[in-house]
Amino acid sequence: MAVTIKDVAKLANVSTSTVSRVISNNSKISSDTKARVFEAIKTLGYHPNEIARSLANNSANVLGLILPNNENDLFNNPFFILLMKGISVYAQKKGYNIMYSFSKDENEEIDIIKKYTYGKAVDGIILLRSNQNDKCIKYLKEIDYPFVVVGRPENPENILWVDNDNYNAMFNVVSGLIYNEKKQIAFIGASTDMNMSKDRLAGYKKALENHGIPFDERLTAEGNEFSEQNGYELMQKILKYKKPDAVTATDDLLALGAIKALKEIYSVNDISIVGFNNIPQAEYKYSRLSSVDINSEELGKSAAKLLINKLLRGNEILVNHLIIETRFVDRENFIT
Amino acid sequence: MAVTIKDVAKLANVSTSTVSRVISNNSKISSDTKARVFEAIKTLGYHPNEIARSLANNSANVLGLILPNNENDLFNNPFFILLMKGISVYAQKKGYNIMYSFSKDENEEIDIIKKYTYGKAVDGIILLRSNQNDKCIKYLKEIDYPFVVVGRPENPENILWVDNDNYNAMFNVVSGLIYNEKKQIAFIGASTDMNMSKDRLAGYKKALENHGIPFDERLTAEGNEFSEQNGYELMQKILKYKKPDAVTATDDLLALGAIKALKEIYSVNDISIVGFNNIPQAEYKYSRLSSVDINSEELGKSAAKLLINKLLRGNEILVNHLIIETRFVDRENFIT
DNA sequence: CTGAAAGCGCTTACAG
DNA sequence: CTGAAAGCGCTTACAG
Repeated sequence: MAVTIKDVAKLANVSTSTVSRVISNNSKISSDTKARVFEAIKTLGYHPNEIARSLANNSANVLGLILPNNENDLFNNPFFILLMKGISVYAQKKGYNIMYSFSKDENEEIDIIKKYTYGKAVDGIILLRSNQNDKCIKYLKEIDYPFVVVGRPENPENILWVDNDNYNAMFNVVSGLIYNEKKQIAFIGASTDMNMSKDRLAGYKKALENHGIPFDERLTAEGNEFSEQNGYELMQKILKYKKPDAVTATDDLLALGAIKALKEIYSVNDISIVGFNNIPQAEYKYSRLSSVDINSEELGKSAAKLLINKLLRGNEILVNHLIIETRFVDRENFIT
Repeated sequence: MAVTIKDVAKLANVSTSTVSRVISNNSKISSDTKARVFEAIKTLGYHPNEIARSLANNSANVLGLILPNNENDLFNNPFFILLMKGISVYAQKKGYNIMYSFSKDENEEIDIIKKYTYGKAVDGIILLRSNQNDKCIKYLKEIDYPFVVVGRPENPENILWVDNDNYNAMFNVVSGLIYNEKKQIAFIGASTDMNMSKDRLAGYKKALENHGIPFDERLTAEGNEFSEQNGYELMQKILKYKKPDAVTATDDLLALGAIKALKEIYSVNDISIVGFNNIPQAEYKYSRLSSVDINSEELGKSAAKLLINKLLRGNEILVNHLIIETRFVDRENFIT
């Protein structure tokens, strides 16, 4: 029904091999035949069947995206859709399509990965988060399927990954606060099983240490999810101990919850608050919520780049991870 | 390298035809052979190659998603990611994978559709928005490729689509406001070339008419994009004429901009404000911003359902569109 | 530079 | 109920 390579071959009076070579443009073909083939292609309106190509080439030219199941901020945070955009735009340019899947828990994630990899529906996988003891990473390493992780994995050896420099980003935030005479700087985190959380906490501690401020565990609190409710509760816990003069949170939703808790007791005008991700809500509830923009779109682009690079060059890849710049969005002019 | 149907056939001592039949489970096979085949499958760890199946079946089992290029709220509004979730979860259950693409303008959208359809990479297309004079719809109708539109298209004949009842949703909002003694109800809209906008405006007018309130065009303003800035400017325009006692906006971002403009002049405590989409920011800036939740996830699910139904049953489909319920989120208790 | 042939890994009409 | 064979639409090693 649809026009195939045979029709083109017949019309151009060549073999299908020749047509194929003209299409893939990787063999010497006389300019004469080439012209004839192109003309036939044009008059017939021929377009190669991608599926047949995939089968013959043993490569789908598709990357598979696993959306994490447990992300409270999946729908409140432009992070993921920006990631997806960065991935898609780059992949498209390189001739890859993107498949994605939502899953409701880790087991379903594995199931989807299996579906993708068993059936060879995708050439490689992009994981959008890495957890401690990440089962998906473990599985993908086991079956030795190409994949890349957004977020530095626990054991980054021989794994492709992209991430921000979370340690330094938080280090800089806290250093800035200290520079502005803040002494009682609270830290609110979540998902302690993510490297991101650990790195940010480490950066926080290091900045204190560098300025001779003793680390006070009671000024820190960590919960399990990136939600406003969680931030609210964690802040309340800290407030039972004392009032901080600045609050850093590893996510804007946490920061917004913290602000809510603070406001119930204090005027927050003298408390600096800094979150991460620069979500749209950060501008609203409390106009002075500064935030670290993690450049999600670039993270996505870089993830796609690393993975495609690997698919094209196999094991002679030069670089196996990329660190993406963050950008401090200062809504308080607190660094003067 | 990978284990194929041949290996299974050999081990089970049957033909590949038989293995294939066992897998697809649509022919009578003696339970004896079936058992032998399953055992071979298990011991070999066999998984059918999806690409080969696709080629033989002439169907990719993939749906293609075209993300609209001109959406200001693509990244500020959970609408799209919720749509994508609804689509993915349903499609997965039915054995379809999802491909998506971002594009930077309408021409690129067409290019992507061409890429998807020419190469048979997808069995059907899901458009996430419909515009007046929509080129994508026009093109897909021309080439007669299966597709479904989220948002009622201009000429819905012979097109699959899902949408909310925008007319009634706005009708109900305005009726509620009138019931609460509001008389000067402003209307702020954007993207007048979308049916959604027209329907909401029509619902607004009808509610006024039903209650004997004359339609005053100077209380309405329409711009071109769903952005806060746009809402701000449109509200200012209306305010030059008079102060309304209620404002309806076709999008929460517009509503937030309107609130900003209002606040510059008035205390807004006596002005009811209602937007659409129930974005997370709606809760923040102005805690009394009520909003109509359009149930994006269900929209996505239904879109996938219609399209897959069409792919499976061809032209004997029973229903070619679905209307998804909206839900009024009343943050002001204005309907008592 | 070009073609005939085999192959990618499945499915299915046909025959038995 | 089962198998041999042709076919889905490409690619590519081999031979010339």
